[in-house]
Amino acid sequence: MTSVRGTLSRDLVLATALAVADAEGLDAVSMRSVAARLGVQAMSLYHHVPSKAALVDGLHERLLLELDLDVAGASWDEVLRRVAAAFRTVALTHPKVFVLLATRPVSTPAAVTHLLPVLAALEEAGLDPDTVLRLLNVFLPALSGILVAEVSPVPGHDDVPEPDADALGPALPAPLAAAVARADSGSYLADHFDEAVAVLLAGLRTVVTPGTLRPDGR
Amino acid sequence: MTSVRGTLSRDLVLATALAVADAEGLDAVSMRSVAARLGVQAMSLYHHVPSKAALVDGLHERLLLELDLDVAGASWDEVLRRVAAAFRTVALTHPKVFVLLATRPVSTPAAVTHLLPVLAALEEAGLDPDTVLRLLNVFLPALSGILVAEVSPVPGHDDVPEPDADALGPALPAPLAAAVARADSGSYLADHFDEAVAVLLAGLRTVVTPGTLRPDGR
DNA sequence: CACTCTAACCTTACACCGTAAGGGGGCGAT
DNA sequence: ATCGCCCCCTTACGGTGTAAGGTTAGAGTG
Repeated sequence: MTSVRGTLSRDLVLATALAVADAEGLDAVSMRSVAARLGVQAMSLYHHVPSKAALVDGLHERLLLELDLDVAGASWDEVLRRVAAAFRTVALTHPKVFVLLATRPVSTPAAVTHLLPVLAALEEAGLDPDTVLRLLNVFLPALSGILVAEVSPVPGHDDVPEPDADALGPALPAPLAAAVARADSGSYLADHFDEAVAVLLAGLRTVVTPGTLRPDGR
Repeated sequence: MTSVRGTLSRDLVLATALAVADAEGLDAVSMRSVAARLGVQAMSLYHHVPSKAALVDGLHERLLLELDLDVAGASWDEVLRRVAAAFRTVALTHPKVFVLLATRPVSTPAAVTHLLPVLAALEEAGLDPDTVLRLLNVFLPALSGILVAEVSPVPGHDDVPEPDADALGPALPAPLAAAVARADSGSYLADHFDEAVAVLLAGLRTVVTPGTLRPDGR
């Protein structure tokens, strides 16, 4: 049997792990499952990745790298709209992995590096550095939370269709119950993503006032 | 040795699991660790909880139950402010477990049950059912995302203090770097929670217009 | 009281997990 | 040619969730 010696690499290992996660969920990512998909033994991965935790860190990094941030030259709210679109694309491409982006801080120096174009664009749009961070520290976590709610599959237990409907407390008023049913069915959250982003931007406009613009007026 | 036969219960099992999770993190919650803390064998837990997944579901449920939602009679934005405060209290009480609230959907019928007082209060404040849900489907995920960013500990790898600073791309402009350092240090996010909630409410005000009030005007 | 039935608890076992330790083989440098 | 290094493999250990079945305490019934 011809060996694959030399064809392995950190990049290939991470790509394979991402494929496993996309196909079978984050929990299915194990050293053995990733190695098997590469036709290799589990321990071989340790020559390219120091630990399982580092492998998951690598998945996180790959998601950040996949963000298609084309934001140069736009106004600050247009920048944020494009960031939202980029995050959403990643979330829809990797629904079972996106939770990594939402669970880990984005303000970490390493993560900030991947968002440099965004920081630069916001500064270029005239915001002073403190405002840039205040904006992002509200916008990115909120956006992540909204996307997690949209793409996170109801985990595991696909059964348990109805918990006895009205056996667990006062029933909902009829109109509310109807609205809940509507909201639960299908693509309610998906349809309202643009509205959610608009809400966030409207709120942030109260933070971006003339007083927060950079003193040099560039 | 006197047996504890009969003293076990689903509630006690869940409370113990929550204690383990608070003390040592969600990953430390295993059938064996929870059982050990109860002076019992792992398999005994299966008489009160059908599986590990159900045990984690139970933790999620307990967090929802711990929400102290005193919202009756308030205006819609005051209701949301109190909801935010209640979520934050839970997040600060269980920082290592809160991610469960953010990762699992709140629009599930079972979860909605725990939020009934909120739904009722928002209706009482004059919002029609559809607006109530549009509001909550933006507000709760965004709030959860913000709180996760605040309380989620940088996971595991406490080492790796600096990733070589400037070896990984163009350096930040000096003022931005300074602002990042400020944002990273300590309680930046904590100090800005109230502002973040205010931003969300300001944004939502664009959704709550006279046209969204209930037709009967009650 | 004696009996039985049942639920709660324990023991054992299996397949999987992350990874520590060390063996062997192919390849570039000397 | 041979040395040394890097890559991949094998084996093994203690952990995980849980299926299967044995044991015992305590309540219900005569």
